[in-house]
Amino acid sequence: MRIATWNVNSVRARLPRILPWLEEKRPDVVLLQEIKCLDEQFPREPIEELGYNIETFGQKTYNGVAILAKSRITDVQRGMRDDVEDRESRVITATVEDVMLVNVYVVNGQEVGAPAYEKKLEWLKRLRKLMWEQYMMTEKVVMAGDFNVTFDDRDVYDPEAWREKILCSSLEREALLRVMDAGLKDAFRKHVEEGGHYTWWDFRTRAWVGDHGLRIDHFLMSAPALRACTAVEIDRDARDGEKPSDHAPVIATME
DNA sequence: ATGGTGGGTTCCCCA
Repeated sequence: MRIATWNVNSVRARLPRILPWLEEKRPDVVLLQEIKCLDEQFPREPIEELGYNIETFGQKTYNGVAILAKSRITDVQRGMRDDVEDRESRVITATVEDVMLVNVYVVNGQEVGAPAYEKKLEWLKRLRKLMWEQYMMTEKVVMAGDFNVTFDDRDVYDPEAWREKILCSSLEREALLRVMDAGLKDAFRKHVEEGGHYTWWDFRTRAWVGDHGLRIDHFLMSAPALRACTAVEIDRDARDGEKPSDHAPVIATME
C-alpha cells in the first residue's frame, strides 16, 4: 500500500495538477490538506473516475481536509470529537484496510508570539490528547499531513535565519514531540539521515528557485506501521512546473 | 522595516 500526503492549496485550483498526478502515481491512499472548499464543492466526479472513494471535511475559503482511497474507507470521523468545538476543518480520521489514518492540517501560527501561535500550541495539545485517548499504538497508526513544524536544523535550508522563527521554534517542536510521545515516530528519518530534504517552499520569496525549503509535511507512525514502512519519498516534480502547490506530496510505501 | 506570490473572497485574509 502506498499512502500519499499533499497540501494542495485549493483542490479546485490544483485539479489540473492533481488528476494527472493520480494517474501517474496511482497511490492507494491520498491525504489532502487545504482543500479550501465546502464538501459540496469538492470535485468528486473526476477523482471517482480514477477509482477513488472520497471522504471530505471541508470548509469555506480556508483549511479543509480529505481522504481518497482505492479501497473502502470506514470509521470516518471529522474533527477531534473532544469537548472543544471544531471551528476549523483540520482533522479527518478513518480506517483503510488495516491502517488507521489521521490526516491533519496543523495551525500555521503566523509568527512566534502572535495569537495564532498560541492557538497552534493549544491545538497541538488537543491533538496529543486525541492520540493518547483514541488510539492503540499496537495497531498500524499513520498520522500524516501538513504539521507546519520542522523537527531540527536538517529540515531547514538556512537554520540560522530561521532560528526560533515560526515553523522552527523550540515550543512548536516540543509540542509536536509531545503529540508523538503516545508512540509515533518520524517515518522519513527511518530511511534518510542527512538534511536538505524539504516539502514546502514559500511562494512569496520564490523559494523554489534556490531550493530554500523546509520539511514540514510528515508521516508519523506507530511501531507496527513503521515496521511495514519501506520508503518515504518527497515528490519534488509535483512542486515544479505550471501552477504548482507550494507543498510537494510525500509518499510512504507500506509492505 | 517588511516585501514578495498565490488562492479565495469581497474591497482584505491567510499562508
